[in-house]
Amino acid sequence: MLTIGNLAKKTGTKVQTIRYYEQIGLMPEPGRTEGGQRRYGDAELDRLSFIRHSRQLGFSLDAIRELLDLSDHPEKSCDEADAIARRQLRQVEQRMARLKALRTELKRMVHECSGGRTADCRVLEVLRDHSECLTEHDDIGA
Amino acid sequence: MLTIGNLAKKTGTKVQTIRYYEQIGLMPEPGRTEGGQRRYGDAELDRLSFIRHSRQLGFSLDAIRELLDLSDHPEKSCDEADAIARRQLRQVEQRMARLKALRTELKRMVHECSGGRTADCRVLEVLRDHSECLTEHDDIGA
DNA sequence: CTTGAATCTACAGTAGCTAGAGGATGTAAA
DNA sequence: TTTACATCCTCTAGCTACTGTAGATTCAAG
Repeated sequence: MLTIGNLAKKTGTKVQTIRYYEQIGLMPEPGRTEGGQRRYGDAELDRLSFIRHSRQLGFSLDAIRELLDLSDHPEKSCDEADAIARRQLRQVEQRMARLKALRTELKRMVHECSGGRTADCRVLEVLRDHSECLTEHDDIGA
Repeated sequence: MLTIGNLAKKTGTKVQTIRYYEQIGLMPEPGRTEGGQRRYGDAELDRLSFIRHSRQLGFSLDAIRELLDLSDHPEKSCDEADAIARRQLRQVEQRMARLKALRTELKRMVHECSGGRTADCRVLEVLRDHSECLTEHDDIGA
């Protein structure tokens, strides 16, 4: 039986985050001691590992919820899980492309700005200048 | 003179976002019409373009605030701007690495899961299985 | 039995917006 | 000129995914 602190350590999660997951229904309400402290078993450890790993891979809590639902009802088709993975893959490739452009720009900025005063430095112009970027005007959210 | 709506269109920003930037002091309080509507000039267009472009490049609002401060006081050293860019570059490379790993994993998931039932599908195990990942237990934040 | 770390609940705060209510303003056609 | 309608205003609340704090309680080791 694990305390919440030990579960946190084992999964690289903050204690509050575990309680938060419980609050939003991602984690089940665990058993309690006489005194009211949470105690966890292997099932909960597995579930939390799953959640954390999924988060590290970029899944939203909603996506994780879907996956856990699938996991809880294995008679459903795997196509759903596949669809979720495909959706995530698309998003990931978009983010990668954006980050690549960003990295190029930042590298250029760092190279061009080798000491001197702000007035002579192109860092700020690069960011201000509209024409130098392919302004797509779409979402920039994570 | 631009209305807030036109400024929004020109910069790919939502109207509310512009007001939000004003609220947190990133954008200055603009002039108003008799009736109290905001009107913007070229200076504000430039500033907002700068902000939006920076956001698209992944800068936090705090970092942008720093850059704008530099921009407002060009007598300061460019080293500061350079340091900000370097910090961002480091972060970007971290994110890229994480996304690369994620993409690999997702691709594998999509390939391995070609129809069938959840029970036979490795998608869920891949995410649950602790041993298959290099658990770093560091921040996963955007 | 005491001490001190860990836990409890409850609430507030974070970033960076986004959405909605309910009303005022600006503009263009009839 | 009037009227219609898009756009604007302020204010408040909500979103995601946590994180932090306060003050009280519980657990485990010595």
